[in-house]
Amino acid sequence: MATTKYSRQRASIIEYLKNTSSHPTADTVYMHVKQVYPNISLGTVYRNLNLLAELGEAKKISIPGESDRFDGRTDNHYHVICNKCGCVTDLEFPMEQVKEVNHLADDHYTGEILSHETIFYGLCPDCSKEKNTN
Amino acid sequence: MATTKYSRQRASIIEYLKNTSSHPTADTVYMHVKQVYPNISLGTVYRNLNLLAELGEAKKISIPGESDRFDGRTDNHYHVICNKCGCVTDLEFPMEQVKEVNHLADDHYTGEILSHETIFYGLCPDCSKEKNTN
DNA sequence: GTCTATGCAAAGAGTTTGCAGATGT
DNA sequence: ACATCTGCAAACTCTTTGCATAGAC
Repeated sequence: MATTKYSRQRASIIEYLKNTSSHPTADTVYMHVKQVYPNISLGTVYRNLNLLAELGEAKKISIPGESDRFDGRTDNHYHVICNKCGCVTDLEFPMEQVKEVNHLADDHYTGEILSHETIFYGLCPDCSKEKNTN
Repeated sequence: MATTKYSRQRASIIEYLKNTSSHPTADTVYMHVKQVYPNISLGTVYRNLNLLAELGEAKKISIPGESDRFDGRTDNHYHVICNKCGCVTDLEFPMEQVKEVNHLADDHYTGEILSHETIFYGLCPDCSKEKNTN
């Protein structure tokens, strides 16, 4: 396999990803890194985000009807899309219960269930709070 | 709201969707309906599939990295993508357990969980059988 | 020096949309 | 008659890719 060489652009992308919990799109990453390296191109951002996802240093988050988002957190966790503000937040979920979902599904399936991807929808902490104080 | 009028193209799309469990893409629907109405355009297929989804007569299925698929079944159920052959199959899941997943998630979340979308991955019945007989 | 990474711009895939004419009620 | 629907093609969004050059090792 190809060896990977250092690049300041990639380093900047990683740094940004690791320091935000905003689950940015490629374009958002682009706009941020552009402030440090004004010449960076969107193509480079995409190439690096995909590379980082392959290397396991980032995760690509697919959300129906939206462009992909990227997450610097690589441990197993779910995401919640806020129905009101659209933000993406993390949801911690014990590993055993994740497996439990697979087993539960397997019980109802003729084939074999190995994994799953889930997106939750609801209200983020802020919008939820707001709702209850109005 | 706009009233909807009959069209033979839409009728044909519905009929095809209701009689297949292949979870076709818009393009697949297009190719099938084209055999009955050779002049139908892909735009019309997309317009109708989206309309049917809005009307609740079909469901749009988002699969990461693939084009959207459409399902004539509108009752609550999950989908399984086969890691081997790529097919999409149905997974029946008791309604209470679906809610249970939301509650489980809600227990670990500061905001409010209302629903979720899940795609399972594994081996479809056929590929699973094949694997065990080899 | 060699191989990877970049910037740019063009191409791709999937999907939506504007328009003039056909069709349903 | 009038509103909706269609076919066509153009446009759009998001993402990937080819190529020549710059940069890492």
